[in-house]
Amino acid sequence: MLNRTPSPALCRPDGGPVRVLVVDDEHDLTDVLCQALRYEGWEVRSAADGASAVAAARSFRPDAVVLDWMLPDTDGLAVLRELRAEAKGICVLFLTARDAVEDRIAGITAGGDDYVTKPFSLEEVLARLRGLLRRAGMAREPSGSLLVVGDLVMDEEAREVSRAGTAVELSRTEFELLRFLMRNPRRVLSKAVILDRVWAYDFGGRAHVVELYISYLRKKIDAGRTPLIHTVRGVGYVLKPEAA
Amino acid sequence: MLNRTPSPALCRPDGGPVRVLVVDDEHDLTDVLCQALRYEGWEVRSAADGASAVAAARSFRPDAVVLDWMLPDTDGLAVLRELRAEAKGICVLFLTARDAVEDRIAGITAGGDDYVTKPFSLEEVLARLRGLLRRAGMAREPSGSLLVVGDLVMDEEAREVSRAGTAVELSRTEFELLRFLMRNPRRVLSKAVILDRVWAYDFGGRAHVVELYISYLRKKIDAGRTPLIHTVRGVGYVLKPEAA
DNA sequence: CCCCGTCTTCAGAGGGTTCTCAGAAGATGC
DNA sequence: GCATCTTCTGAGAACCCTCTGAAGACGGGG
Repeated sequence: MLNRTPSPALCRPDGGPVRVLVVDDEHDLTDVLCQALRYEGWEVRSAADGASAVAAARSFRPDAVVLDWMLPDTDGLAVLRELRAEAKGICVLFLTARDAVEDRIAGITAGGDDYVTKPFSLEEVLARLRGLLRRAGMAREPSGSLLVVGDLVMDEEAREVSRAGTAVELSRTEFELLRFLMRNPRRVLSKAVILDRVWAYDFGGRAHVVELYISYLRKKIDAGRTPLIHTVRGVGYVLKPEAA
Repeated sequence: MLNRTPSPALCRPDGGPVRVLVVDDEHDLTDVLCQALRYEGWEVRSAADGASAVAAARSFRPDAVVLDWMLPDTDGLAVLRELRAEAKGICVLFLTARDAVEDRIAGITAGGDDYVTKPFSLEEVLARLRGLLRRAGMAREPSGSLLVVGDLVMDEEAREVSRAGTAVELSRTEFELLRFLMRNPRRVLSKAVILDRVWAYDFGGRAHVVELYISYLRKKIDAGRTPLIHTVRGVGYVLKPEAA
């Protein structure tokens, strides 16, 4: 899987690791999420229903909560209220079905929280969570949303990418893929891992899409210049400066 | 979800953050308001009735109070009197039902206070509050109500907008939407966020209105010229100079 | 040097998102 | 009370993105 040095950009004011509570009744989902968050260098706990979520929040005191909107015992709004009553500044990222968004979720983003619709990709959840935490003042440096690899620069918030100063237009999926590559520079990423992280968890397609999107990215980023994206035959892809 | 660096323009004379007290008995409303104000970089407390509002004001010493006109124990006027008795210079923003007591409120606002009718949008509350604080001398720079993005200029207080020197007429909603965009330049804003911030909290409509109003704005602002409003497919909209 | 599996790229179908128009309902002002 | 402006809904068209399939290029092992 993916090993990463503990997240350098985000931490609590006391210097300790960010604490995240994951609340969902689908265990497969919480397992995957928790693992990904742990690799991000954060401290993670999980709960399967509203009651234990509130209890866990009380003892664990998380900085952020990833909260399924539909829980076996209550709905997300009730849990949100309870959480807010205890810890005013807590960040909440909702997980919700696509069609539930329009009616009931409306309003929650107004408070500073955010949501992701199922089925989501892991990178999307991580990105939103990082955004929430940064805005809540957990960023070590305020401009932490700038990713740089060689002369390739990505501004995550503005969704702008430029190579050697010239802007590059990317589609949504191209952007997500490049973001994942740029967050793991000099590391060989297998197509399976890329698929797991960048594409939604219910995506049935095969690794061929990854090859396709790599080729799109090369056309837009490496065209003519010295390549940053390298193929490691039989293994995967790496993003790094220098051909070596 | 609100993205903003802690408010740079407004602060107390001592340099500390502005302090705001929110008084309303609807917890959902105070939660959202408090969170939004906190992201604005201000320090926030809340109270649910008149008595605790006065008590909170005594210990918290806020610069401004957001005050519901209808409270379970008393009405806003009584609270206002008590607040004024303690702190002469305090700013008060009233929240009131549309049909209720417009005339009586009008008399009160003569004293320098202001009011917003329910249901309001978050941006409206924030704008009024900023206006009050600026007039009370909390602005770091006096001309803090001028927003500029490229050759697009908005005078918030005069409600005037001009592109490249020529004035542009905007309806109320168009103005609110543009103000929100101009307060978050170079940042991609999702339709959900825009809906939550610019439209009233009880608005049941869907994101389609946002697309519609963006198209109105484009017709009035971008027509013919190099566009400032950009679509980020599958994500949202950005306001920024340059096509990049 | 050839073969075979892997990778790259092209072309196109299909689906989803966004834009715009036209009109109804509501608010506002005279 | 009427005219006008504003706001919102619905529908269609246009557009872009994503993914599939197929064919060719490449590279490494024998």
